[in-house]
Parts: sequence; structure tokens; C-alpha cells
Amino acid sequence: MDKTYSPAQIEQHWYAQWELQGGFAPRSDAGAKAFCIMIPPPNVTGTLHMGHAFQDTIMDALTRYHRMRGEAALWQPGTDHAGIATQMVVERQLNAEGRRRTDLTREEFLERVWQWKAQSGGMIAHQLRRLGASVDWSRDRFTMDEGMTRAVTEAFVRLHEQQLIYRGKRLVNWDPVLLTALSDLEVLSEEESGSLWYLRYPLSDGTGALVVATTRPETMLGDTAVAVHPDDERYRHLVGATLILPLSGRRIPIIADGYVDPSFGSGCLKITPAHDFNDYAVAQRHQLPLINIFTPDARLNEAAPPQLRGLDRFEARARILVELEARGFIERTEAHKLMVPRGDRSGAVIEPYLTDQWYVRVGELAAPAIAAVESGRIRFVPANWDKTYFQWMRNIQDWCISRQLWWGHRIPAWYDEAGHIYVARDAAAAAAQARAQRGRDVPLRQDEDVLDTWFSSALWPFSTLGWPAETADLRRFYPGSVLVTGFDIIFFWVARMIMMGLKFMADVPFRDVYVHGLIRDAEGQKMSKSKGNVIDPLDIVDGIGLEALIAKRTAGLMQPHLAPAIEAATRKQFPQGIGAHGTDALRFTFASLATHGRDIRFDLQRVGGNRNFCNKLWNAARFVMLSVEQQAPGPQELLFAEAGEVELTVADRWIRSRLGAAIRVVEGAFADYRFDFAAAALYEFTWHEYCDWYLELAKPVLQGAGAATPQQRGTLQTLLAVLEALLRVLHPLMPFITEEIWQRVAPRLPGPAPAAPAPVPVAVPASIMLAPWPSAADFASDPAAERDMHWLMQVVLGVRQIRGEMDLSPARKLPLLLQNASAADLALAQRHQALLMRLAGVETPCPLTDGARAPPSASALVGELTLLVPMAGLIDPVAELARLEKRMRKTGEEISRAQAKLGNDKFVGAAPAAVVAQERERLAEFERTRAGLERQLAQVRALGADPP
RNA sequence: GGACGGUUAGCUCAGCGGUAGAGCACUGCUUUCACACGGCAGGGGUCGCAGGUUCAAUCCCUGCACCGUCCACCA
Repeated sequence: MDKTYSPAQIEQHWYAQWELQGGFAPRSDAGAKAFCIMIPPPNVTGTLHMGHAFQDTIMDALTRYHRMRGEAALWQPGTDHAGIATQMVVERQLNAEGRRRTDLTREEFLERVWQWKAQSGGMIAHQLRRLGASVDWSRDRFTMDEGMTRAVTEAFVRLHEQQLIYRGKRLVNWDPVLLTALSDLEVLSEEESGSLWYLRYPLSDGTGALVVATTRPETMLGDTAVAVHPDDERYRHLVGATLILPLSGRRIPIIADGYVDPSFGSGCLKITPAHDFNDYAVAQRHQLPLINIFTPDARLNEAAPPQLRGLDRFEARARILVELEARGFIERTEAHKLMVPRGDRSGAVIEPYLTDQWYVRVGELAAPAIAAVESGRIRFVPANWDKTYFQWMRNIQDWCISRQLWWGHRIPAWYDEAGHIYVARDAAAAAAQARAQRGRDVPLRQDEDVLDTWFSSALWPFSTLGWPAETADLRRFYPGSVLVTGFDIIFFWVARMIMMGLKFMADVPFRDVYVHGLIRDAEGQKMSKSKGNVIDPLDIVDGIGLEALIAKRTAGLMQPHLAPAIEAATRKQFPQGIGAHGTDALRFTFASLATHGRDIRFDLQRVGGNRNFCNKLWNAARFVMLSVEQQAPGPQELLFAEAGEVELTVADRWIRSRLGAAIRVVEGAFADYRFDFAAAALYEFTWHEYCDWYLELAKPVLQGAGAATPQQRGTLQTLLAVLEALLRVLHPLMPFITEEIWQRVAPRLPGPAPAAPAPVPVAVPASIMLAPWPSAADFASDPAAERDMHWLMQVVLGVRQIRGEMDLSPARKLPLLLQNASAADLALAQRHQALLMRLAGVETPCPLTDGARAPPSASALVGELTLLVPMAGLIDPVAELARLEKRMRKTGEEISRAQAKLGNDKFVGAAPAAVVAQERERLAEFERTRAGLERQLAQVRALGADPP
């Protein structure tokens, strides 16, 4: 093995191997429990960002974990056609060529999109492979592939048959730039500064005027009433009177409606039913006419006075204000903060607009979806996300699913010339329907619109498994085990999958919903292209130079003027670019950051630390393999041949026991989706137990070449067995390095069969990913070994502390005296003498017999036992005095605290007996320590080292 | 206007009734035959503020402050 771990050399090799072996497909034996995760399909024409990489790491870890546990694990891959987003990208490309979408026919444009998909669609697959994602590529799906189209059509037709889909003319959120309707969710409202204009509307009888306050004066052209509150004394007598609408001269009534808030503005509300959702509702109640004043791109239409027609809504506002001002209709103007709705893709101000659209009647679908979470059939992790879910689901509005786009699933509805609608699975069926209803053949044309992308996404959990056919996969893998997703799409996607799953599969689509936080940059900023702070996860894996990184971040910006600022920030944050860290380090970092209910500030230094961790693991394995080859250069016979001739040291037993504990922690962490706990436990065990202690403890045992003793065999076996099992526990989080090492280690171990006289190496799985998850029971808890090791570690730490604080060279062997040693201490010291000498760097420990005078020494306490390192020629008494005094101070503080507690009758009376006993124990321990320290202090002071 | 989350060591974060932890950064010693992407030792925190409950509060309750997110029809 090389001295340094180089991820680049091993990662791509192993992924190709896994794929070749077909290791990603779920095992087919009928008895295996199914485990299934559906990938949230990313936009096919996009690339994966850090959030995806994080999410994919979690899904892959879960999949690998369950696969190793013998389950039929399926991680379903796929991509999404992402209607608006993709269409916009292709339109931008056309614009760059000086063309527009409308210069092409619909077919030509779609051809163009498919080309772009073919060209860019491989990027995500490539990234997933580099991240080690063990998705079953043979099942790769696209939300506009043939099967998905069939599923979408089927779902639409069935919902329509049950009157759960309908077509209706009503106000929708209209994007006047993209020229399409949007669902409520695709509209983001933000507070912006505007004005509140107070307009005077004269009464038709000439007796005065009413003042209305509005933030959108241009919509007055569509006013069909002014409303006041029915109890408003100021205006009650005017209800039923008529106003003359300025500029237009149209007469509109004054009506009373409880919606009006008398305390806002003047208490009079202009009603513009065709351009405001609330006004629309008021108009419905009062049978007011609707007057549309805008064209689809939000210019004034023929309903406006001639001089204003054709003006954009914002130009129109300015012009109308000038005219109103000139004619004295403006009473006053106030600055005003208001919520402005904008399209989430275009950023354009959304216009409530009267159009024909298709809707899903959601109320009926929502009820069982709410119940599924209430009853616990679906569980959110962390649990408090169910509140968010309920809040939305209980106030859900009908879902507008038609989009005036070209890229997407065409709506399976046909119209005849009279406008009758035929919803059918295909054109022929629609024609047959029309014939049956009309009594003759009638020419039909299909609806031009496409479906909201999320309509197909909502079917993802079962359409990928073959629905509407009743497939074996559906029976086996539906419902899925867990959905891993960000909170930002709980409404867009999670809720809708639950509704559709319950509707079409009569069961929930998944049991758990693991909701993770957002990946932010080191400053806590959201990562986005326009902020120029995005990092391609592969750039952390492979590294990237500064100039290349800048080029990547500033290319193709929507606002090119931001480039210099982005470049400066990038130079500041990554003066050397980004180094190569490898996939395993990145994945381990994601896992260790995956805490519950919190966004994640991504810190590149963590990845650096975890790359070092990989290197540590690599070198530990290197040490093990070197040791094994030295003792048993050939086959494994030397290590495992003669049964019974193996002796385990206390260290061997200890590390096995500790591994068992670590396995249990990791299992619990996976069950609770606490990947941070899993990572921490593995890091701690690998580095601080296996490497820091166990490998050092193994060295003295292995010293001296030649024929292996039973003890050496035991240690070699333990080195190998613990490493091999550790690799398997690490594998779900760090697939590549564990595979690379495991391929060298596993063949050295005997299989599960009992060692026969001439043991045959048992066939091991071709890959660690197919090896079984290690059983904690194979590494049973060994309290006796843990006790002995605890003692040994305390002694070693005591000596090291003296050495460290006295600045003694690590190379220097120190004499060690044992004072006040119990019989047990002496036995332990005897039994572990070699280990003790090696790890503490001391000469043979020498017990002080009772009454023997101790030389002036630096000291450390292990229970009753006092460790003494004679000072002569080594230690500065002044320094030792300072050290002892510092310890004395700390001990004194602890003693006072414990005494205060125990002196409190209420504590002794009310606290549980165990807590009181523990406190007494603590106090006794501290007092022993104090006594020991006092002895030592007296002796050092007696040297005359006490400063004046 | 509702709802949710956060505030713990210089930084990023765990912990959440009874000795305050990790990683990184920092200081000293150390280039001994797994690893300097290393080893050993060390320094560093009145756990946002104020009340309350409790024998005991970083942890539970109430209020406040600041930061963040989501939802909502006040023109």
C-alpha cells in the first residue's frame, strides 16, 4: 500500500466495478425485506449542487446500510423535465442566437429541448457516479419518458372521471412575462416600498365624493363598485348610491360588505373583480360584473380609454396618475409598504388574470393525506415538520395544473368547434367520445397547454415502478421506506405525492419523510448562481484552481455586472483554489453535518479534517497489512491454522468490545437518521480507540519476527478482524476507501466456517458493498477487559501528563515508582508491564514498599495509586510545584462544590439516592486526590523550591 | 398577523434536569521503523438576557432581545 491515501486513483475504478457487477440492483430473493428510496428527480438539464450532494449522500448511506443488512434495497434514480425552468434555459439559448421561441414551430422548439436534454442530461448521472451513488441505473427514469407519460395521462383521466379535475374560468396567478398561469406556490410575495393613493370618486348626484385608497391606481379602469363596511356609520347612508368612475365616466354602485376594514385608509374599498383575488370574491357575493382591462402581457386593452390603450401596466399607472392629478381626483399620497407577488422563475410581478385553466379539486384528496400523517402512517423526521404540513394542507386551495408552455405533458383533453370538452387517454378515444355524444364525427383539436411539472412528480413513487400496470415491483417496493428531501418542497412535492399515492395506490407513498436543512456557504448565505457562491461538489472531490473556479462562477450570469464582486469574493475565500479531498471525505463531512432541524453552514475545513481521517484509516490499514505480511507472508495458515493456539490479550478483548459498542451506536444512529452521531462514533472509534490505543498496544506484542506465538496470532487476528468489520461499518458513509482496503484485508480472514484442519479460504463477496453488515454480537461487550484497559490507560495518561507538562522529551525513558499500590494495582502492573513501559515510555515500574522513602518526584494519581517520576536531573521543582498547585486549586473547587451540595439537607432529602451516593463518591475521590496532592506538595516544598 | 427554528470554546456545531463536549483553529514538546494529512501534552466557555418551577436548570416554563425561515386577502 502507498504511504498516502490518494482518492483519485481508487474512486472511479471501484464505481465502474460495482456497476459492472450489477451490485446496485435490489437482491431478488423473495424472503428479503424490501427497502426503497425514490430519488427526488433533479432537473435533467441542470447539474447537482451541494444540496443534492448532501441529500444523495444520505440516501446512498441508507441504501448501502440496508443492502448490507440483507434487504432488497432499491434506490430509484431519475430526472425531471422541469417544465418552466428547462423551457427558459432553451429560450435563453435561442435569444443568444437572436431568435425567439415563437420564431419556431412548437415541434421545432420541442426538438430543440430534447436535443439540449440529450446533450446536458448526462451531467447528473456523471456526478452521481462520482459521488458513489448506488442507484439502480437499469431503472433510470425521466418524467417525460413513455411510461411516465402513460401514467400522467391515466391519472389525469381518472381524476377527471371522478370530477377531481375540472376546467374553469376564474382568476389565476398570471405571469405576464412567461405568459402562463402559475400555481399559488410558484408565486413569492415580498415586501416592497410603494405608495397608497387616495382617489376621489364623485357621487353621481353631485353631492360630493367618496375617497378610496389604492396601491394600484391603474386598475381603477376595471372597478365595478366601491365597498364600505355595513356597520360604518360614515357611509351607511350612501350604500346603494352611485359613483362616477373618474376617467372612464362609468357609473358604479356603492355596496356594503363585511370584508372591508373601516380602519384602513378611508374605509372605502374600490372593487376590481377581474384583477384582485379579494375583489373577485366580493364581486361573486354581489353579482358584480367583471371587467378585464389587460392583455396577456399586462398592457391596457380595449376596455381602457383610447389614449391609454396599449400601455404597459406601469406606464399606464404613471399616465393615469397624471390625468387624475390634473383633474383633481387625487386627494393625497402616502408612502406604503406592500407585498408584491412575483413569479418564482421570471421575477415578474404576477397579475391576477381571468382565464380558462384546469384545476385539481384538492380538498377531497387532502383529507386522507392529512389523516395519514395524523395517524402516524407517515412520520416526519424531525417531527415538527408535520405542523408545517398540516397548516398548509388544512388551508389548501384548488391546484391550477395547466401551463401555457410548450415543454411538458400535453393535457389529454380535446375540443370540438362548439367548445365541448373530451378528456380521453388518446385522440382516438376522444374522437369516439365525441362521436358518441354528438352523434357524428366532429373535428377535434387537442388542448394546447401542458401540465404543471409537479403533476408528474406527484406520481413519481409509483409511476417509476410501472403504474398503471400492476407490476411485481409495485407490490414489492411500494410504499417506499423513506423520502429524503428539503423542507422547501414539502408543499410542492411531498404533500402532492401523499395525496396522489393515497388516491391511486390506496396507500401512503413512503413511511418516513426525512427533512434535512439547507446547505449554505461559510457565511451562512444561501448558495446561488447570482451570488456567485456555489460550489460544484466535484470541485471539492477533485479540487479546482482559483482561476478555473472564478471562470465557473462568473460564466453565464444573468447579471454580468456582478462578475467583479464575485471574482473578488472568490479570491478572498479561496486564495489557493480548492484542494482535492476525495468523495469519501466529502460524504463523511455531509454525514457529520447532518443534524436535525438546522440549516448547514458548509465549512471546507471540515472536509480537510475528514480527508485526514481517510488518510488515518488508510495508514492504519497499511500498518495492519505490513504486520500481517511480516508475520505471515504467505497464505493465512500461519494465522489461523491451528485452532486453540490463539491467545487474546486484554487489549485484543478490549478493542473487540469497543467495536461492538460502536456498531450499536451506528445502528441506532441510522434508525434515528442521526448521521452526525454515526459519523462521530466512527471517527472516535477509528482514530482515538483503534489507532491511538489499540495499534500502539499491538506493537509490543508483535515485536520480534519469526514464528508467531499464540499471543501474536491473537493480536494479528484481532487487528484484521476489527479492521475488516470496521470497514464494513464505515462503508455506507465512505464507500470507496473502505472497498479499496477491504479488498486487501478480507482475503486474509477466514470465513465464518469453523477452522478445519486444512482451512480453505472461504469465498468472500466480490465487493464490500455486498458483504453483510457486521453483527455487534460478534464483538460482545467485555467489561473485564474494559476495566483493565481503563486502569492501564489512566496510568499511561498520568505519566504522559507529567512528561507533557514538564516538557520532557518523548524519547527519554523515565523511571517510574508506584506508591501506595494495592494488590490489584501490582497485579495489573505486572501483567501489563510491557505495554505500560512502551506506551508511557518508562523503565520497569518499581513498587515502593510500605515505609520506603520516596525520592522527590513529580506525581500523578490513579485512584489510590500514586505514580512517581523521580525528579533528579529531570524535573524542575518549581515547575512541578506550579503544576501541583494548579491541580490543587481545581480539586479544591470541586470539593467545595460537592460539600455544599451534600451539606444541603434538601438535596440529601429530595434527590434520588443514587444521585446522592454518586455525589458522596465523587467527594471521596476528590478528597483522596487532595490528600495525595498535599503529600506531594509538602515534599516538593521541602526541597526548598517554594518561591519566596 | 400567525407558525416554526436558532442564540453553547476564536470558528462550525453536538448535548438538553445532577462532573460542559467534538472537529477545526491556537500554544508547547516531538521529524522513533502505519500516518507530520502524524504523535503527546496544554490553554480556552458565568451555555443570548430577565424572571419562574425544582433539592438541583445550559437543559423545563414565561417574558424579552437579536438572527433566520415558512404561511397569510388588509386595499
